[in-house]
Amino acid sequence: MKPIVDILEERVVSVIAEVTGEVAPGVVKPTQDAKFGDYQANGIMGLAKKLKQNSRQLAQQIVDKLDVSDMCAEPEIAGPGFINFRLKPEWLGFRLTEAIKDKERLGIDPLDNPPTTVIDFSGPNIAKQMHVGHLRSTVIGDVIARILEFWYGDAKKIIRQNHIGDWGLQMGMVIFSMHTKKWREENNITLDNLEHVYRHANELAKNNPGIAENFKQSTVNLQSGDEKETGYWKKACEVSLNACMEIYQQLGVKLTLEDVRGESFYADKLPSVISDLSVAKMLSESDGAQCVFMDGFKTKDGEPLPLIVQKSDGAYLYATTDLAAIRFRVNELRADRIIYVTDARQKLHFEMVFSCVRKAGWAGENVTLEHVPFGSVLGNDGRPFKTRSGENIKLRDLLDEAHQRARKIVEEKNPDLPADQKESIAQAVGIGAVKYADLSNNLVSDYIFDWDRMLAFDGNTAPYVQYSYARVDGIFKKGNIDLDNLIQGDFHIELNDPKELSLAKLLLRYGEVVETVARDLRPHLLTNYLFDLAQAYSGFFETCPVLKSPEPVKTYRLLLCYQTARVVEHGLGLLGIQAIEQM
RNA sequence: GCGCUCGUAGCUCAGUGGAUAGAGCAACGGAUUUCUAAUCCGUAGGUCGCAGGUCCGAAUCCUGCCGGGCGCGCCA
Repeated sequence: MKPIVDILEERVVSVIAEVTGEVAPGVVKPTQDAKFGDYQANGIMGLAKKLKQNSRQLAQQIVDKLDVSDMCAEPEIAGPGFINFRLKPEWLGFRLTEAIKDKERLGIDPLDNPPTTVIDFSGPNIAKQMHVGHLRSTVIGDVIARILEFWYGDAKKIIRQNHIGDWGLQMGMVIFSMHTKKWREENNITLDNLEHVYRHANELAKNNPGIAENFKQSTVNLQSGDEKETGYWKKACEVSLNACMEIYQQLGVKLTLEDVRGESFYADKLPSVISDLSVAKMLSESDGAQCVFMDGFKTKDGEPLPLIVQKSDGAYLYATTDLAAIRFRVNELRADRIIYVTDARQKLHFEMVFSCVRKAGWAGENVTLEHVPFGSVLGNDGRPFKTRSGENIKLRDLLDEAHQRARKIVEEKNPDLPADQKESIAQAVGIGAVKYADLSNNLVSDYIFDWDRMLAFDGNTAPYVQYSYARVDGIFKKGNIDLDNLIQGDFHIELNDPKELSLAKLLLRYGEVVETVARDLRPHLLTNYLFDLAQAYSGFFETCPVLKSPEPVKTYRLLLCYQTARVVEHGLGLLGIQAIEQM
């Protein structure tokens, strides 16, 4: 089914062409205020200006030729030349029926010829616990992957890439310590212990050049394939990645070991990055380092800013790895589109890397390169979110706390539920709250992490949206409703009550929203929509009895409930948040 | 210094050229023998940081300024 805005837009555009001979957009949008109807076309004013015509008169000519009588009441001309559309209740009922019958896609068409898309997100480091700094990339990247998967209608077109930090000096530090027999005897190889040696090594290296030399040697040994070093390295990776997978599972993030392709994977592809840049005559030496200079990048002194691809000591940098990764993704993974979900602070870095691969011709015009930057997570004081002692907050602890806080609330609200159900509710609500809070903000802005607000049951929160689903389900349970039977065969829906109408209109906008979110990669539009929908449902729930209503109203309302539940469940699903039947 | 980014109600935020700028929280006032009140309805609350400009129309685009955050050669 084509979204309603698109249908109206097309018709307006075609009448504009018929009346004026111009190809001009209708600029059809949902109205901001119900008194202007449901949708409005704003394009006439601009066009009238361009044609030096009176905009109201032009609007009148358009309306005279415009046939939308199947879906709308007679369009109205308002103000300087707005055209307002009011959808007919019968047509809404018809559309809703269509959407209900489409069990897989809820009446939303998949994109034609979707591009093969690589999404690079999460990117934790080996030998370090995942902490709050990884939260947003992981959560947002997962949501983008889920949304594009649905929009594309073809999961094979989405390639998740977890570009983990598993190479370089940091690894040498850890491995060197593992190398000593003493350490192995005294420590199990756990992530906690790995992290401990990593930190310890970092401190040692700072004021002990001898030790630092050992770390470097360990790194060199690893990179040249030394068997023993490689064995320790593999062990460290295994332990770390298992811990990551636990976090992903707890978070409900669809990342697996198969999505991991870390820095080490590109290690043997780095020399050719340098040599190919050299052949392309893009390489220059500056202070002993191999650099690429591109137009438009300047240092603080106004000098050209280099993209350094090889340090003066011969070592490669993350820019080199990113360049190699793009080549691999374009050539081997056959990516048409590559999306990076990282901190906004890396914006300049990606601009330079993208500019470099364009210049080198490694990614042609048919490949889209996108950086989706996001802001930081702040504490209540507006400073970066840390523990009291200034440490990064471990994701494991954060998620446990979410679970515990939610558990406590469930205990208060619904003490009679069985313990295991309380647990699963606490899990869904706690994790959902954390993710929803993250996603409901505009990506680029920093956001304040506030337990009480995200776990509140009123306001734009996961629990509020989840509750609307639980309420629908309560009706089905109470009424012993057989849903398969309800939506079987031919049925139609009549809408009369204003609350039914506003709920139905919102339900039918789901496709528009999904498309916008997928196109612009802005998840908060989806949370806003789900909140609006949950509110509309609450309003309906208060004033429109379902089970107590006589037929056929009862069936119409049950169908509205059914579709509400589906859209909420589906929408939350795109956000990686669980809908729950009871709270 | 240059660049990026943000500045909207007391607080947290929507609103990426359209009509009288919207929610939620907090505040105040109402609704409950319920289909889950984990809710709903109402009231109040604004020089959209400031000043110019473009436009039929600007919170939105442009310029300048003020304020916050971030970035700016061998970390990632």
